[in-house]
Amino acid sequence: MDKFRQKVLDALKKEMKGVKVEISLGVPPNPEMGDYAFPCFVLSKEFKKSPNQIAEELAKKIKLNKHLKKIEVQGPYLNFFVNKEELAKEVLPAIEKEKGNYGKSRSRKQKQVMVEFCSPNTNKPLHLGHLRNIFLGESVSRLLESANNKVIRANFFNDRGVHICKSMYAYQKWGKGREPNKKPDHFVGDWYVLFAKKSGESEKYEKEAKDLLKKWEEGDTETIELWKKMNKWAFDGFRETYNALGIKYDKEYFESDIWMYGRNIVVEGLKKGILKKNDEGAVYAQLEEHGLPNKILLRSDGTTIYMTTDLYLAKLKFEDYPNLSKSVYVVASEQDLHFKQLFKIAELMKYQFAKKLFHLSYGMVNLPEGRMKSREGNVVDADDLVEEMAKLAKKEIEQRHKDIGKDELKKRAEQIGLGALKFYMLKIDHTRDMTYNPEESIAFEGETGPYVQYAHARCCSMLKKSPLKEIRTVDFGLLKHPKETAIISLLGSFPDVVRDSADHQKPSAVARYLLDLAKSFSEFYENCPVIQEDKNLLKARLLVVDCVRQVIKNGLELLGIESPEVM
RNA sequence: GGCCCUGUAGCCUAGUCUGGAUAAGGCGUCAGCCUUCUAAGCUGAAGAUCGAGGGUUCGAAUCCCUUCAGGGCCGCCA
Repeated sequence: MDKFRQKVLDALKKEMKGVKVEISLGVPPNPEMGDYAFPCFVLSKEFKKSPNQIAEELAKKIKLNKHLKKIEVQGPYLNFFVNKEELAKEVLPAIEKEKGNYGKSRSRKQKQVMVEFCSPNTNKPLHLGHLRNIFLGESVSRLLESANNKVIRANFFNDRGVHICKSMYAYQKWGKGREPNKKPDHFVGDWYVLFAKKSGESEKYEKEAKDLLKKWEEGDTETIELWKKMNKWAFDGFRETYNALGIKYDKEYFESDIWMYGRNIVVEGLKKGILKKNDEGAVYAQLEEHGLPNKILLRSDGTTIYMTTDLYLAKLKFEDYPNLSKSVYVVASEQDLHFKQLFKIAELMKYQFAKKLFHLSYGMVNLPEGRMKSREGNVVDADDLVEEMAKLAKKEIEQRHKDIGKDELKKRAEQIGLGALKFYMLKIDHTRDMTYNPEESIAFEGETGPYVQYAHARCCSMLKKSPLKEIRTVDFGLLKHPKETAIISLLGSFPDVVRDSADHQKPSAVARYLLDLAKSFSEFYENCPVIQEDKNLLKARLLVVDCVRQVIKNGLELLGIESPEVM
């Protein structure tokens, strides 16, 4: 909690011992009314007086100090004004000192956390839904790092199963021998879509794809070779996309490596008496008494299902990383029940790690015309979208800068285009479903990534143009314009925002904060000339500008977004 | 049928966990601001019975109940 809020609380507490004031201390609706507000209603019963009267009396009793400048009574509210000069003296040098670390907390011991995200099927390219997943997973990883966690970014490739065999089957039957003539994961996806189209024509296709899976499981050489070849295409394509998005994984898991070990869990569960066999011989977990539907873990033909593999993987992660304090799964909300069941079974199995499992559920991404269906091909492709964004950004840049070099143009276009896309998806609370709006997603104005990046670029530009390069001594008392004090308060609250955002694994809180800060800065920019004659004011304002620059950069970094210095 | 999630201006969202003053932004619309630090910006106007009904409370967008609407899930699929 920030120091000034604490000072106000201390002053309040002194006057009334034993009354809980922490939760009631809020912020007035309008900065002119003060920095903190205490509503006196709660004290009414205790003191048997009207709230207004209590406010009046408290205002007289509470002593002002260095941090607390003024107290005003407005009806039942007690409004506190902090000393803005002290605030600036506190906040701005701290940012200058901590630089890229401002906002991070290092108070407690470092812990190890795994974040699994993206986890694609290898039969089709990544789409919009994956983008939301990836942006969320990466940003949450960074937030956890800011809270002094060592994060292991993990990816789990669903690289075996009937769905994979469908692309294989279609390629084998209708595309034999062809080599990719486009990004290889897209090439693989085309065969999957073709299979979906053709499967309506004849029932035997579905059956033959299943036969292919059987051959794969039996280790048929030709099938395995085909699988290897097509999977490599898919992986090559994915890596290209991850590179473009700036994502790196520390650990990769492959379903094809572990699917056969799920059986061990079933054996163990039966032995422990936790899993049961039904009349047909299938093994299931009895979850009904825990308010969940029962879950089959082994089919009556003896084969495992997805849940079995997932259970094994959950365990494997803690074998690979025995010190994990938390294992996070970034997976869409349509699998909420799956994870409730998974975690419950792990608990019933008495796995020590069961309580360390956490499903970071996020809302579905729908298209204006409805749900995305990759089988039908109505998906927004991730690569296409990223490329489109860069193209649009390029156009904008070219309008502003005629003489820009080709490489610089490309780099900046990617920073801005990708920044816009990431911000568009991260500013919305991740738990909510969202409808992808093509027009809003490509906007560079309003509540967008480029809006925030632009504020940063303007800061950089001013710092470059400034006649003074060094800011040593600053008269903080000069920073008294309402636009200045508003920014300084915001800058001071950044560490609280980051901590809160990390605690709740909620990048949207950082995104919202950045919009507030960028807006506050833009207003300051219009009202307070920075580069000017008065050297003292110049220095003071330059310091504010540099702090805004630093905090925007730190904030965007947490979202995985770059901060170009020129736009 | 059961369980879960979501309803806030024409549209998109914040605020809901932890109740507090006149419900906050953006898009779009209308009216302004570039001979001065980057107009990807700023200023102003219009626009909301916070899905509906009840309850708790000095006080409800926020908590509780009912109800309507939309979405998701409930497979020996992943």
